[in-house]
Amino acid sequence: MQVFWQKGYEAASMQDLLAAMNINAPSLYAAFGDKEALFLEAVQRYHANVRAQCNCPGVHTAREWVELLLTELATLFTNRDHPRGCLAVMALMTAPTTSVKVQRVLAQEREQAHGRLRARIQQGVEDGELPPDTEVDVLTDFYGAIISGMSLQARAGATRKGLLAMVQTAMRAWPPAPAKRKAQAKVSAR
Amino acid sequence: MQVFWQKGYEAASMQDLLAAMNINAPSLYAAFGDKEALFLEAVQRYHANVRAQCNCPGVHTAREWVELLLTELATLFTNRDHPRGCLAVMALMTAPTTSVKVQRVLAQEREQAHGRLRARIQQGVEDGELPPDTEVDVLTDFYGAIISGMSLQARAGATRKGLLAMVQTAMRAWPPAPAKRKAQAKVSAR
DNA sequence: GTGATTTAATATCGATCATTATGAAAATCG
DNA sequence: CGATTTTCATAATGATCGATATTAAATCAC
Repeated sequence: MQVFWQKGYEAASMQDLLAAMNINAPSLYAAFGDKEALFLEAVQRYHANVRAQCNCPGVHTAREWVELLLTELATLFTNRDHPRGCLAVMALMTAPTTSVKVQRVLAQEREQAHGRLRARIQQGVEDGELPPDTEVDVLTDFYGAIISGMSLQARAGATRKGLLAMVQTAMRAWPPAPAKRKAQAKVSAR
Repeated sequence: MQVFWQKGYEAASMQDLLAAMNINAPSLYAAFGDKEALFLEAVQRYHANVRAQCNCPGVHTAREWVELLLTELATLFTNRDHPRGCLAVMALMTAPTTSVKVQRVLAQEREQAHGRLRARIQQGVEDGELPPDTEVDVLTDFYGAIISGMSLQARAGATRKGLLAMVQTAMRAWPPAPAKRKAQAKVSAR
């Protein structure tokens, strides 16, 4: 997983992978099938790891949830004990476009991650935390772009501190809370 | 340039490049040296093209300048007559980490593009358009991340309309204009 | 302790990689 | 018009790619 993370699909040779796993070629082929299957398992494992690490329990508002997600990813992307940035981003750029299966799995994993983000934002709209006219898809794409952008900047050498500051900037684009008409209307016009 | 744009460095074979240029191998080697040199020329040409297309003359405020830059890039990244996304981003992900020269040129081009963005924002601060306590580097990194993120989303199939909406969202993170103390102080407290 | 079965390491496969030598065609110039 | 240089296409180079046969080692049942 870390070899693909660092080098991408094509640039990661079997020699690199075998050396990292400290096994021989026949063992790898018996266990995983071929390089493509190994790559898919690595990517799916990565997604499962991130999913487990970023489920953000005990957070009540959508805004806090998104901010915590971005914060955890900023930390993950600059972690010292694995390559910088995001394997999922690396995979999208370097995966072989010839294999339909690879493309399908990558698109599916990406759509799932995207869907979780969108669902939480949508929930915020339904809870009245966000204005009813919030463009949920646009906002989802925006924070998705921030995540991709953080991955690239981390790879280019950005510091964790820098990424966390960027998260704060990104949160400034969060829609202002709606006027609480129903709850407050009868109480006062201030 | 378009072959590298689409496939990245490693996945772009000499056969692909030769077919796209419609020449034979000896001609390419005589003209460019080797694959690495060709790659560098392609990347530098791309940067020059983008630089020429996005100099944004006749724009007065930093905010308009940044918004126009993002808008033009959103349009570029979804242009039909070349691969989607940004070659510079693709290059950063797929360039061989072994060659110090490639890494140096890529870092240099990136730093220059980043520097132009930062310089315009800095100018906005000095002009009083932006608050004096504006974190210029953070804001630069933020819009740089948006650009990278747009590239990835374009590659993943985002529409031009979607990217342009994202630009508007990103502009919501622009710092609020500072109170014009000097100019307006004596006139009123309004 | 010995034979049978599984595990692992070495050697090798054809294919393709980037690169260059070889030879033919074309064009330039005296 | 003929000699020479340049231009281009084909083919071959060693290296490395992903993927397997082949052979050695080790485990285990009896």
